Amino acid sequence: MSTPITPPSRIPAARPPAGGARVANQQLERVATIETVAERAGVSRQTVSNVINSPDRVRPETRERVQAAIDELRYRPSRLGSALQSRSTRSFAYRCHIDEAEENLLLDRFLHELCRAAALRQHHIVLVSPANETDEIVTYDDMYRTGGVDGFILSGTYPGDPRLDFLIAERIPFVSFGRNWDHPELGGWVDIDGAAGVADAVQHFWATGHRRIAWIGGSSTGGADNDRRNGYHRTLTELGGEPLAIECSETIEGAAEAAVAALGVAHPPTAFVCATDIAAVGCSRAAAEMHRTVGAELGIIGFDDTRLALAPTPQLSSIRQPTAMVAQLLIDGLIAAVTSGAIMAPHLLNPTLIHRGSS
Amino acid sequence: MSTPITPPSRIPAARPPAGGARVANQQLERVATIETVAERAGVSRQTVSNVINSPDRVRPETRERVQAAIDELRYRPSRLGSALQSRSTRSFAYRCHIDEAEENLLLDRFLHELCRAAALRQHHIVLVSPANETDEIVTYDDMYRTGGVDGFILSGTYPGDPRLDFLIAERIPFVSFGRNWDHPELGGWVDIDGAAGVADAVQHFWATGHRRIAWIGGSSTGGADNDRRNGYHRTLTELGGEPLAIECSETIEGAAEAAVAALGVAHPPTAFVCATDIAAVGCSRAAAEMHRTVGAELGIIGFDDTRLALAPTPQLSSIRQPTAMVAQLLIDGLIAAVTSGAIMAPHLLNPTLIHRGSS
DNA sequence: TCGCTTGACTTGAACGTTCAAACAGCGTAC
DNA sequence: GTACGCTGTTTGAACGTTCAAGTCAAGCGA
Repeated sequence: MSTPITPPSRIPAARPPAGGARVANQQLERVATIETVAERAGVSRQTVSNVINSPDRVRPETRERVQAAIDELRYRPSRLGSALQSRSTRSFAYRCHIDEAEENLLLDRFLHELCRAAALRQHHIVLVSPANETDEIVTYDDMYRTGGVDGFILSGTYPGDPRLDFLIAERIPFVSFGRNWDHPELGGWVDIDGAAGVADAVQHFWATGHRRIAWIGGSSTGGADNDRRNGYHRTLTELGGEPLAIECSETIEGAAEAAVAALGVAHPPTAFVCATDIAAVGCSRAAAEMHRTVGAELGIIGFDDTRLALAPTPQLSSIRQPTAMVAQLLIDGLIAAVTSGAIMAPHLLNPTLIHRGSS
Repeated sequence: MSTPITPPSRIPAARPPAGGARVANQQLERVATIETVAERAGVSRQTVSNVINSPDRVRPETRERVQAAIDELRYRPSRLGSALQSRSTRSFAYRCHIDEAEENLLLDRFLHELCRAAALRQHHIVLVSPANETDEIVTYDDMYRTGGVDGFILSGTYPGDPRLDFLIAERIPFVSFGRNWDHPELGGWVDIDGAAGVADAVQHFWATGHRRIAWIGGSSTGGADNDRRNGYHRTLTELGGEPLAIECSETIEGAAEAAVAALGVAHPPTAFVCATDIAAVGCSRAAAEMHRTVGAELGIIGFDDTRLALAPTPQLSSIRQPTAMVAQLLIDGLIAAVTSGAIMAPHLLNPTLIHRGSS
């Protein structure tokens, strides 16, 4: 049998520009489709599809011929076509928010890790940026319903978080960086054991002789902040110390003021365990103002190990979150949720205390 | 005519789970499609489509009936369906890279603005994270060919940037934050006039009596770094001052060391104009080490106005880029490129000098 | 020789849209 | 009374893929 070339049943006729089509790219060069490849290789679409998706179903000889056609035409299967058919876009949405001071500092790092982890699994991250919280839920619903994404990655959850309730009620696949505070047993989350991280910090200070160890951070009563503060209280109490929690606003300025005030009293603290690096930098500034030597005289440990911790002299010790691991677990968990409906087991990861000049 | 309810011609039979389908959501509730709505309203698909896309073509009476069906069924048109048909996903890719120290600090802010600007135009931002540069081009090609995105947003361009050549050669729509250094006249970019920003800084120092004004920054010979450094040289020379450019590595540490050395000589500089906030923080640290009072005794102006500038005491003045405007121009330009093939005119925006305690 | 199985491949249909062409109904002009 | 145009609506086809079912020839045991 000579090479069987099925005659082109219909000639695609290179549609005119059309509504919002790619005008810049549209001059007749019409990108190769599975059909083009099939014609070139003298087989049917499905065989081409098989060569790509289940090569073992195709005779080696044919496979080779098809592969040659694929290479020749630089064919790449259209994500859209398969998405429509499989009802999965292989992409997840993540909210890009920079309003809350605390979380932002980690945003770029986390986003990068998320992106890498997704890429490893052939998925993409799509950003959303709803203005406010109700808007956020509406946006999620919209994105999911319009088929834009297969699922959602949340971060910065807190007790009573309406997003979790909504997504669960609507049976929309999601995972969160931050536990489900109300029902941790439901799973579907990865979080950092903030309390454990803070416990490390407190124990370190205690072991190096500090007896007046203060906590400084925001007044937030829910979520990660509270978890960290609780870790402080518990650990210090267990060691026999007397807790001193200082409240401040979530800015360097605010923390500095609060720390200056704290250092001005009789028996001032000799060490600060901070809710964030922002607060830590504030403490560092307060130390300068009150003429204390950071490190030897006054201990400071921040949280999140952002670039901010490197700014002061000496550089600040900080508690680092294993973001890469978090990202990987989240992506894997979300893929599982989408494909099999399985909700991932909860993961509580330990952060690491990075020692620098301030502790 | 009584309400015409066309009998459901075929019952969709709720396909079994299938390959990668949404198992979690798949129990018979099958999301509404345009066909469902059409049946419910007793009209054809196209009429529903018209109600959504060109309502003026539909009789008000019918329109109302269709709208009711849409609301009732909570119908949202599938992005996938229309993307396949219109060949446009209404999404753009942006590279999420955090390797280069300089650019990162702006990443989250810029990304957020980009995301907002895109949302205003009903578009989405998809992240990509190629490992290296050749990989980046391959990834772009891949994403475009597989129909994942309509175009690309680059940042951090430099002379000889292979990405620009590639995208132009392949006629792939893109815009860049950062000019096309080799052929600025080609357009398709928005950039900050770094030289002008630095000129402001130099002039400010000169006007306030400084005569030994140093430049400190990386040794990079291309792109934005060079532009900023040239602005320094030109302005200072014009004013009659003697340029002193200090090279340092792109870390706080490196800048601090270099600044300390510079301050140690006879007739040391009294002001630092810095290529980045990182360098500026380094200078601030050097000042502390060499016992100079930042502000009164030693001027410092950073670049990018990142959070880092707020860390030292006093807070550092910095040159702020109008990222929101950049993002908006880029998105509009890219949409134009995709829809009409038009390449946007180049935009060179002026940054703003933000005065704080250090100048 | 027949029926059954297996392997390799093809065809039909569906996923959810929208463009283009067709069509029905009605009013107006010749 | 036919021709024409206008308005509102429907139908066919296409976008690029994959699942499910079909075809077809070869191999094999009875």
